[in-house]
Amino acid sequence: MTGRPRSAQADDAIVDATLALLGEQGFDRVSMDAVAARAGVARATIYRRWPSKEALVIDAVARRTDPFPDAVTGPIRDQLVSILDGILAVSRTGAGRLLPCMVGATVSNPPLAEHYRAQILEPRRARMRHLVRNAVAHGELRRGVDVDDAIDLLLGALLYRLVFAGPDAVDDGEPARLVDAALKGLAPTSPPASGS
Amino acid sequence: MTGRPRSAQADDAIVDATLALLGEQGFDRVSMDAVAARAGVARATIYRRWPSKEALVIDAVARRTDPFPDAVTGPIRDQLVSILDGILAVSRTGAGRLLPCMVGATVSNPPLAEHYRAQILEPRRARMRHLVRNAVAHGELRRGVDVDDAIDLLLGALLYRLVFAGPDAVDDGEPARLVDAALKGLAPTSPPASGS
DNA sequence: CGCGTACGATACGAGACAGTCTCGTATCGA
DNA sequence: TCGATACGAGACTGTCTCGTATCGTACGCG
Repeated sequence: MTGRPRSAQADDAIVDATLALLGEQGFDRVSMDAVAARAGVARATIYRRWPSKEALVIDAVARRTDPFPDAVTGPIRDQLVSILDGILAVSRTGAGRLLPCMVGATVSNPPLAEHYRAQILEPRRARMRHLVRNAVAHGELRRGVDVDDAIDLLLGALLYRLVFAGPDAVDDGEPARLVDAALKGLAPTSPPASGS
Repeated sequence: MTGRPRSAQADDAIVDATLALLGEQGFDRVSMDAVAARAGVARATIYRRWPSKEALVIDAVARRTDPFPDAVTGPIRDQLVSILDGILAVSRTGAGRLLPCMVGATVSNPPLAEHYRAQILEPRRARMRHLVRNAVAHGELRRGVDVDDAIDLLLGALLYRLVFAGPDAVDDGEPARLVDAALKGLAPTSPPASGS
């Protein structure tokens, strides 16, 4: 027969607790005991749903990934700023420390990190790659720039600072400043910006 | 009396083993047993020299940090490429995975990460800041660029790729390409055909 | 030579953790 | 109402780790 159905609320609580603790302490320091305690459930309840700690973490990350903040139209400059703003906003939520946690996992738990890269990071990168390619085709970005170089330039700076200085050390204007710096370049004889 | 002196060779072996394992597995997964085994010493020999695992790791990192690859003269472009080349070279040695390991430590072990940032990263950044400031003063870099933004732009891109793709996924020409892209900027060299 | 210390080996205590299991209770569907 | 299942609580096993302690031995210095 059917019996008592599983509590969807417990599912949510477990996933939330898992992500929160991940961001606070990292994979190796999160215990199933701690997850259960924060979620307000018994350990057995977790193991009834996921076979192992690894499986729980992977699934939790996959579930709570925000959908693309998508399809801003307008000048490429504004689109890029919007994307970086989105990243900054996410970093300031509880899940903010998840990225450095996964960077650490590239060392301590490569399969987990690879899963994160392939499932979470890569789709977003692909979207951005598409965006940059389009901008190049429309003459909004300089020809001859490697698409991946451009993306790394734009993302790397923000992420580097976020990871090492923390979200609170990055002010709201940072994304715009970085995008403008990347577009205009650091050299003195800057190319004519559109309109000038 | 003097007695038997401590073996300096053991010191080296322990520090080397510590750094190697750190880069391979991360702080939390390195056990004193493993360090002792790889160094070919007994655990007691380690504890005779360092009071704890934390102390060992901190000291090991401090000891084996390469001196600045210093004072390249010439155009700022070449100096920057040289610096990024140096970073890439270090990343390909055994200590290469130490950086992502420390990024992970910002989550799982903040004091350790902060020590790394302050003692290892910050001096190098200060050196680079000085370099950039000079270049701006000499008109080699555009005025009005925030110095830290410029540094993050240059370093972030390389580190981002190194961390997530691994040192082997970055080819030798990457530093030069990134520096050139950052200097020249991503914007087109002629005004875009707006509205197209 | 021989004293004093470092050394390797190994045992040990304390505690954390993953994962399993059992118990009695709560809650659904039929 | 009743059967079936989920649930919280917690005991339990086996493993791992840090850090300490205790051996007998190796080795340098006076």
